[in-house]
Amino acid sequence: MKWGDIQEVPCSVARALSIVGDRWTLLILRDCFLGTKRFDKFQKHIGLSRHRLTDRLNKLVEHEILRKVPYQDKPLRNEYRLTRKGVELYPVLMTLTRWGDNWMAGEDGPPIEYTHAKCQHTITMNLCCSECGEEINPKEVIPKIGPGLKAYSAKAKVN
Amino acid sequence: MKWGDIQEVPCSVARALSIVGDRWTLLILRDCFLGTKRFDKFQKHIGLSRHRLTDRLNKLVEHEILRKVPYQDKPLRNEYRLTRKGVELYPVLMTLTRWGDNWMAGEDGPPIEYTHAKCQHTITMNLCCSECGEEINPKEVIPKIGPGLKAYSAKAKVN
DNA sequence: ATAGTAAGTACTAAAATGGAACTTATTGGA
DNA sequence: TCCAATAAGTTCCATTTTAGTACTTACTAT
Repeated sequence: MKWGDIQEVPCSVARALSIVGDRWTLLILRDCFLGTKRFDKFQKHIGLSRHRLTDRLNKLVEHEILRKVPYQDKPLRNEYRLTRKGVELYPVLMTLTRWGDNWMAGEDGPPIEYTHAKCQHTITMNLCCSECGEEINPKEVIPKIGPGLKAYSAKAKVN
Repeated sequence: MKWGDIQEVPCSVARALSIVGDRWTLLILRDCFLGTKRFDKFQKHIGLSRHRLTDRLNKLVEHEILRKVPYQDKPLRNEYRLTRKGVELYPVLMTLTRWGDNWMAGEDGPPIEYTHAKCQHTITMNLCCSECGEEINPKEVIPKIGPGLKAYSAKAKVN
């Protein structure tokens, strides 16, 4: 299968990765969450080629994860800001961060620590059940075929 | 910067992506969490080329995210199982899934639904504070330079 | 003896990437 | 006025990665 066809697969991981699943996109978004908004800064922080950065930013704008907001005319300059859809990728970044902190940081410890404004502690972040609030244990989660997959199968049968 | 150098960057997202940040690896891991263990099944489910699959599985074994367990001799056949390090990628997959369900699933709804054995509800998963247990709001999280970044800067100064 | 299965390898064409130089519009200083 | 700097790209080309197909090896089942 070609990568370009991956968004057709009836799987939310595949669909999400069709947008954010390349080498650089999640690093760009990490930078957004740390406050970066301008082309040059992204390039400096991340170290990818300008060419690639242009592509990736355009793709993110296309998919409404970032939007361009002009911050001056003459010459026209835009900054890139997270949309709602973009902000909702925060959990993806933070779970990646946590895993990287746990398994890749080595003896020096995590490069960045996070403080929770509400409780004032340095925290990590856990996955919790939307219904009972308990921390999620993968073994206690049972996947079942959902409406999206049923609809997809029904369509596939017709063809 | 070349992709091969990305693991050197003092950022847990970059380090995590140096292993799981290519087109296919997270799809392989999704399949693992749904119970797939054998080469052929991965290939059938995911649709990537055998060559690529070999590479990716070897890389995951190298990084101790999967391990090979023989399930027969004559001829030797291995299955691939998640290690502890691999299982801990569950939150990454689930946050991606949730985002895909919310923003990419369309009218048909999520392809897969999840039931929590503990509370018996069909659930989604939220990020919660490890200290106060409240659901995380990105605006209430303050990033601070941690020991890993301090150590890195100290070393950089010497050179 | 023949077909099938599981897990790869080998080879080649096509696509994506990285790096450096170039462009455009404008501002600030010598 | 002329020169350099800044911001945000764009162009070009060599290198790297990927996709697809065919081939291989070591069995098992009919």
